Amino acid sequence: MPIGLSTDELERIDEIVASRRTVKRGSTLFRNGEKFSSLYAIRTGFFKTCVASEDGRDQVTGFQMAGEIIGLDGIVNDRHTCDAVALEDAEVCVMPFERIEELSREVTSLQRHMHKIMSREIVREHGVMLLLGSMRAEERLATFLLNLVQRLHARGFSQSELILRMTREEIGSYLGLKLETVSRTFSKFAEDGIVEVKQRHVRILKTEVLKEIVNPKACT
Amino acid sequence: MPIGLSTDELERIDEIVASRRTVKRGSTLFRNGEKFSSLYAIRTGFFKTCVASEDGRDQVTGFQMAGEIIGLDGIVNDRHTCDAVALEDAEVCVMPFERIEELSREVTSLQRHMHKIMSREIVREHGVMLLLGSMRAEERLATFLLNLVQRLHARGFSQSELILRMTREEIGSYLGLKLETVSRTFSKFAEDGIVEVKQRHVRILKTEVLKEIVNPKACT
DNA sequence: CTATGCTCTTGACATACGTCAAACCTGATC
DNA sequence: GATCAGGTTTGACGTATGTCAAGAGCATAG
Repeated sequence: MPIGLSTDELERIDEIVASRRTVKRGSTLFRNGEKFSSLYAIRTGFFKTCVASEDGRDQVTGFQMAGEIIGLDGIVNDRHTCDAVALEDAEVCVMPFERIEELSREVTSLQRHMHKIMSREIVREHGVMLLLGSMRAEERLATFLLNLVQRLHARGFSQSELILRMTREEIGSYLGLKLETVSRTFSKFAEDGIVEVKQRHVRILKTEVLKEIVNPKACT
Repeated sequence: MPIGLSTDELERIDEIVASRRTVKRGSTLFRNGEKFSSLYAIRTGFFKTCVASEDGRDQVTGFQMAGEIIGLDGIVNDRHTCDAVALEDAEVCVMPFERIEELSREVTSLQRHMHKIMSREIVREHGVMLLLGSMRAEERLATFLLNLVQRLHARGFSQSELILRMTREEIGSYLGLKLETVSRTFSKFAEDGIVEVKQRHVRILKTEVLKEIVNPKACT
């Protein structure tokens, strides 16, 4: 399922997949503290990952969809350090990490691929840090929406219409905002005619305006 | 230099290091957009890494000290996606990534080590996301100070005294705060007798209180 | 030693977002 | 089809942090 692999490489990847596992909506693929043994490639469904501070606050660190890999956090200490929760019924490929390491010693392209996946995650998180550290609510939500449709579009879905699989609270946690602020910002966008929002169904009417909100026009 | 390697492994690592490079205070080791070719192990000195949004805001994504690795962001697109700036005169080991990949196909422990380093960075960033997404100014600064001394202590420095190598503005950028807020929060800590602050020289008087600020007492 | 320029501190004031609370929607359950 | 719970929206109000501005402390260069 990972994108951007040749047929040859895909065959090799098949060797890695030990089994498949289905995860019901609302249940966890793995939890903070659990022994790490495998990475998971999402075949279908939608996940969130979240970390918790000791005093109970928690922070959604990402939303993952088909073709993406989860579990990388577990490698460093042989234990998972976050929870992965299915936001809709899902199916994943279980890829024992030992097998990945073994095979990536032989298959250069797989080794390279692994490195890129981890590096990509690091770069993605840099982007989230920029968002959390310096953007205002509207910019955060616009960034979030554009990122979601872009990823969905890469999977063959609409460029302008999407169904949110997560609650306002989860969006808020990811974006460092309270759920009320997320809701108000959606309403603001709707008033301005930028999007149509009906519960979790969102239609983007003016992609350009969203992009401008994210990236305020250079003052030419 | 990386911590936690056996002598045997260290010898292998030596094979990786192509050269050393010194970086003067204020100049960059690499910049956003530059071709990626090597990872760098810091021998001496202190760095910051930062990303910039297209409209010029920027965000410090981390501070790195001796023994830490920088450059991982460049792997995914063969170009660096952030700037690495020396905050004091520094020396790094240049480790061509091709050579790392080659050798880690042969040396299992090196392969494992690489994976852990990348995973550790991912987990660290999760922590920063939690900080940026849900903590108040005092909690952020307390977390920052505790993290810094802890890392310095692991390198043989004092548990209670440190010299900041970065400006208030850089701390603020990292913590998602304005420099005035950082300054005020330092002053607050000083008034409360938690730390002594004299410009960039900081002495921690009450580690316990800092820890409590980070992790408000469970209500027992 | 003096000048120059950063960095840092502090105050007064502004504001974006959080908090609290009520009411509304929608889909699930009996 | 009525009831219920979880999710969402909206309003009124509070506050942590940002903004703007002035001045003080230090370091570097001459």
